[in-house]
Amino acid sequence: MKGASVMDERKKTILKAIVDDYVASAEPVASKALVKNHNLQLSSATIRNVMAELEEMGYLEKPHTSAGRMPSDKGYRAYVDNLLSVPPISQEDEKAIRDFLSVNVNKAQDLIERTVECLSNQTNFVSVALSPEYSDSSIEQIKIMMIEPGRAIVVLVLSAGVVHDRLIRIPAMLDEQQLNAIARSVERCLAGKKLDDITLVMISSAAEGTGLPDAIVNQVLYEAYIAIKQTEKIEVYIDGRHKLLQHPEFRDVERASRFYSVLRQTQMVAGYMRDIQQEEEAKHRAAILEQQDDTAEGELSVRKPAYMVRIGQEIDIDGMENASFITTTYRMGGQIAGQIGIIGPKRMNYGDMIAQISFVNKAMSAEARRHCGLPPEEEDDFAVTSFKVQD
Amino acid sequence: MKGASVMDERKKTILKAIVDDYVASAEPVASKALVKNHNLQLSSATIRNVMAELEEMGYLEKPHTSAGRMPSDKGYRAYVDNLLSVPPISQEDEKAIRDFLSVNVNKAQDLIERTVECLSNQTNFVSVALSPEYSDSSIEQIKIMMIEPGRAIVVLVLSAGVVHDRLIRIPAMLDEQQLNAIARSVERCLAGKKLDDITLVMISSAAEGTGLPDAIVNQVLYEAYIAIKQTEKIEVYIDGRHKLLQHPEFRDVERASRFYSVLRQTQMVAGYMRDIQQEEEAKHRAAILEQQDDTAEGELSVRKPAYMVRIGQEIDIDGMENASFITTTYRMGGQIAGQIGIIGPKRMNYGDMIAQISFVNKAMSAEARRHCGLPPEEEDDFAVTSFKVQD
DNA sequence: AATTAGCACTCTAGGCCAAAGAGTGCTAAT
DNA sequence: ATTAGCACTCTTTGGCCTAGAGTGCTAATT
Repeated sequence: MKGASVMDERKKTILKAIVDDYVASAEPVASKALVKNHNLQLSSATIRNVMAELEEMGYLEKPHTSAGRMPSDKGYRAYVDNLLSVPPISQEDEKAIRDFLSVNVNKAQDLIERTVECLSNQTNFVSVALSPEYSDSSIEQIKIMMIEPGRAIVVLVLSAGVVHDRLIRIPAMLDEQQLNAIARSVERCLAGKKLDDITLVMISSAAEGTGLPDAIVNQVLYEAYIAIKQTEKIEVYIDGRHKLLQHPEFRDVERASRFYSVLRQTQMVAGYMRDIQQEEEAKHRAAILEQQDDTAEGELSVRKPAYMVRIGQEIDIDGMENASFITTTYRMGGQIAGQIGIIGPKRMNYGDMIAQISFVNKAMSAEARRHCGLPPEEEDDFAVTSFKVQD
Repeated sequence: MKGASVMDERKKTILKAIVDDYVASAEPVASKALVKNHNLQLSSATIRNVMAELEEMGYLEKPHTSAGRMPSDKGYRAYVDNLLSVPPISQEDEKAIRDFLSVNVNKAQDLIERTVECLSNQTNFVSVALSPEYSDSSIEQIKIMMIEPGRAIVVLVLSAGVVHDRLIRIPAMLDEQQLNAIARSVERCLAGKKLDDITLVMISSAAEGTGLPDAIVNQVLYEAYIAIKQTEKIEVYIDGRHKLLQHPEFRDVERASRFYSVLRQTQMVAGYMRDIQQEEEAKHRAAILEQQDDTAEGELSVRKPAYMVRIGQEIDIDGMENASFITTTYRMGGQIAGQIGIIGPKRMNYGDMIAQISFVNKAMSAEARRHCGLPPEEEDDFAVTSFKVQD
């Protein structure tokens, strides 16, 4: 009871050892096992005392009285925040990822798809990616092309060479020249505009000067508008669901089945990933403010974190209480940014997984730049700094 | 031993009853249970005798000496070929399917995607679709459009309004007008040609008369060629994997896991589906020939089967020995045709499943026609004739 | 005051056994 | 040809027991 609530150095060492062992073995960790596997210079009895204190503080739990300990959500959180060391990724993994991603892809979407697959291969967990947030990018070109009477295709070129297209219906009586006239007018009206800023009203102004009946032009404009708004829709890529079954936490079919049901709600998962990002950015801004208060020198020692972690109960999606999320933000040249992440059981090797996801992110970004013909990025932008142990 | 090898009417009735019961319960069927659930006017002892004969003939098997019987692959085959009755689909299902498919889709691919989802919802099994075989359709239009220096988009319009596009790289020094010249030449050269007939040599002839250096034009032509060949690649859509876990045969995680591994080899699954189709068509041709020999009148009483079934060991994909395939061919206006199908455990309600898949097929075709603005198809093309019982 | 040895206590996992029950196969009777 | 009856087989379930892994506590040690 006495000093039970202080987290000293020894407790940290032991907590870390327990998490590491538990992650490796999937079995509750016993005091003796700790003595054997880590040279802690302590007897199992002492360890037991420490473990009891850690349990009281909420970092550990026991499945039943006479079993070893396993980390609680709080335990994992402490581990990730303070005890974790992110190892360098192995040469082989580095090569595997680079090779996997450097097949020639046709468009941005293909690269994302491939990245998701890569990430789940590397981690053996479910991997998710969100298509970039395009609202901030601007239209470089917008073309409307006749396919046959009544149908046309809208091709949208965004900054960084991202291309989207969509079939639309147009009034059947429009001929190719008339459509081209409208198309030119639309392009004149929208080129350079940010996607997010484009409104139906704005696009309607393109109707002027085409010399065609308003009703007809407006139908085309409306369809074009839909096509534009469509590209803003965030798409969710997901892969590696089958890998979950390899892990002992999904030995129970019921459980796996329920988890898959949750994963099918891709929009919800996507929404949650974006929430995480928002939260994390808010936290970051707060940290900067505090820093400025503390030291007036204004040196930015508060780094934007390279990755985000959510553990168990922290995830407020029903049915994900036993999972963990690791996500990170990727960039594809300039401001265009989306997210990739993995979802697995709480018991995962956070250090390795963070290393993997970080490197995949880096490799993907490099690949995207290569694909656009841009020069490789300067180093360090994606370097992962390992956290120092602190209390 | 005596008359053990003749399949009489009574044996058929009992075999059918056993399959029906086993499909419903997933438990080996006992003689007493048969007496209770079907009024066969026979005692359980007699049934036991018949069951023993059916087992000897290979239609049934027992998990162990003192257990009820379950159908063997051969038993299922006999059931599907001779004993099956395909029930009409329920009003609710009909409405559910129609509603699910009649959301407005943008392009052919979207409809296929939606169909796969629909089919797996309806059946609770894995559902697969192959994109149509386009080799036989011809190019109505081919456009090449500049996106930015060095990049362009190829838009291919096939018969029945199917549109495909693909980004390509072009020599950076080509300006828009030059590209347009090449594009027009390509269109002139390829319009109306069947996809399958188009060769690299043929497309090369489009280089003449553009007045541009051969090396440059050829690069564009080659990319266009790739774009064309790309559309011929059969794409595989798959959905409902998570549904498998609901079925008792996948209670064992190991087994489910292995099955998922097989399903990931989509190209193999697709290849197999096409093989089935080939086989079935060959069989059909043979049947017609035989018919012509028999009756010189030439009435075509040999119907092209509306669906194809492969059971257990019949499937020669490693790891699919315990599954069954039901597939069928869909048409999207004219010759364009692909396949949809379901994959589930051998123990499935073949009658219902065939009814579902047939109706989904019909609804999808109707939707495709509606989408293209074509009139609804005449009835009966997709009507499913139930097989008569025969030996 | 912190650590540790020692021991009693708890809980699980696995093995074993017995009993119940579900089914069949066979024989003899109808 | 059918069926009643019965012996026999095999699985399933529950109970019981033991071995073993682990803890928590107390008393001894440093």
